[in-house]
Amino acid sequence: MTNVTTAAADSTPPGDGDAAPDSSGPTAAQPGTSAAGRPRRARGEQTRQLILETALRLFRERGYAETTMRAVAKEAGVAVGNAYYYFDSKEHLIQGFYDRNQAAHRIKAEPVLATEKEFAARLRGVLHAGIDVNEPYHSFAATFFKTAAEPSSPLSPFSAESSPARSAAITIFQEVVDGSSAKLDPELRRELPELLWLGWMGIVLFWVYDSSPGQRRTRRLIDGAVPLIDRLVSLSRLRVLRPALRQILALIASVRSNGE
Amino acid sequence: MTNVTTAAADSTPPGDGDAAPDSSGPTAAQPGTSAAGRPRRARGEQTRQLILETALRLFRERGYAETTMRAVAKEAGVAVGNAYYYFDSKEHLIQGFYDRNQAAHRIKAEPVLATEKEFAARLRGVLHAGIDVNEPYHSFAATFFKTAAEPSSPLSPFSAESSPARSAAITIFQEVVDGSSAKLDPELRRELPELLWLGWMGIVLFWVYDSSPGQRRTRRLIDGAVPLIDRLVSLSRLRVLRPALRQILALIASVRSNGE
DNA sequence: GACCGTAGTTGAACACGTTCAGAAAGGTGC
DNA sequence: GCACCTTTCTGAACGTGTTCAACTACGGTC
Repeated sequence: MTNVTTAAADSTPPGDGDAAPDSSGPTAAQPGTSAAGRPRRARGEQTRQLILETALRLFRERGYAETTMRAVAKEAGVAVGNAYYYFDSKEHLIQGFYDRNQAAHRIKAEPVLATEKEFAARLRGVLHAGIDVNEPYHSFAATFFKTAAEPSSPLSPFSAESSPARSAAITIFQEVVDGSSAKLDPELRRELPELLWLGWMGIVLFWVYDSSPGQRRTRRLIDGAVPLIDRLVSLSRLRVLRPALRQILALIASVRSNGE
Repeated sequence: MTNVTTAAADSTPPGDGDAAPDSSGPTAAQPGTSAAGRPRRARGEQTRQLILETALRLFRERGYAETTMRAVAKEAGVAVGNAYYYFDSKEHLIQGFYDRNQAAHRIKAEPVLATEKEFAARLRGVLHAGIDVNEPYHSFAATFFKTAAEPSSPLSPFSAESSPARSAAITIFQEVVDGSSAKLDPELRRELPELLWLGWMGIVLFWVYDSSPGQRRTRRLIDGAVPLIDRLVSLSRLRVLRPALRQILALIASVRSNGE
């Protein structure tokens, strides 16, 4: 059958993501996935990659909505049902895109984090790197975003399923803060990575909606917002602003607690 | 073209809701009640309202995804195609929900705006009113949000089609600012309504994702954020913050210009 | 080799959103 | 009454995402 000569793994990033999708659905567990280890057979893994590659290629070529599952299956040389054996839904194919770009962002941000010392420069570099990585997918990312926006969707950046990818992303901003020479309020320092990630989500949101040529407005937003954040972060140690800062941190803590 | 707005008396006079007493049969259209000749389009408008009412009811009862167009049509006693005669798509039915809640928000906010004078109290009242109005639809609003999140969708709060609804919403915050006793930087005063609306969008986003019982976290977010905003707005006249404020306003202006 | 269990695979079938060619319904001018 | 038009309405039909019972391939056991 589908002789897949290509070496397995292809360009598969090390992370591989996909932490046990296991849809907690009504019926029994998914075949092939075992809790801890990954006893997936080589053959299956190969097919899985083939389907994912094909799907992402078609998404890029035709767009998400215009790519049918039948087309993906046909192009990959398998039956429709086979795609559903490996991916719970069409949306789940997007998770591959998600993970891949996450890894690419990290890689692209690495040089900046290694060389720059100033907070503003580090942040700016990381943000632009993120846009760089996503740029080729702008038109398709809009649809992707639509899908991810549903809170109940496992693709939501806030969902439990995305938790690994989310912490990975936050880690980048952790490094932005940790490696920087900026002096700031210790409590703020603790919260800052997550806040920056939240800001990043906002920028992505803006970017998705940005229809200016080359998404220049998003670039301008970054260039304008970074010195601003830098300034505000510096001001955080100012006496007049102390109470306000405390207030913000208290609000975050309060809102975060799911309970009473 | 599609222009679905029909500002006509959307407020749903209680009696009207209808039920069309004789409508046991599917067709049964009541002819023009000889005496009081209705205006020409009356019949169509009636059907339109009937379909919208039915759809929103079913959305509330079963959820958006679980409500099929066939079910809406059957429940309303019309053919599927008829629903598509009045609404371009299933998503467009949501626009009715959108407009209605917009109006309800305004009405609910009215008393607060009429009595309160302090900025913080006005803002807090308006925000809570907005949540109050949307509360019954929380579970369904999640799906609604997913749909609206697609930038190309006419339902997006940033789309051209939503422009009227958007300005209506911004107007509310305009009143929050205008009627308040707060003293603030004149330039900021000019921009504040739109910024507050943007903040409101953020709160709605948070609310959509808020799975705490009764969405208490969103309430807490409002209660915590309002005094914070109030304080920051007051501080806007402080000398140290002047440059930062100017920077923010310049950034907004820069990002806003779509062009070069 | 024969048997069996499971990973892998198939494609018809289902329910859905949407479309479309046309049938009613109702008005207007003669 | 009749012809003609627009508005309103119909339901079969299309393409889609998704499901499912059944089939195949293959590794292990006796």
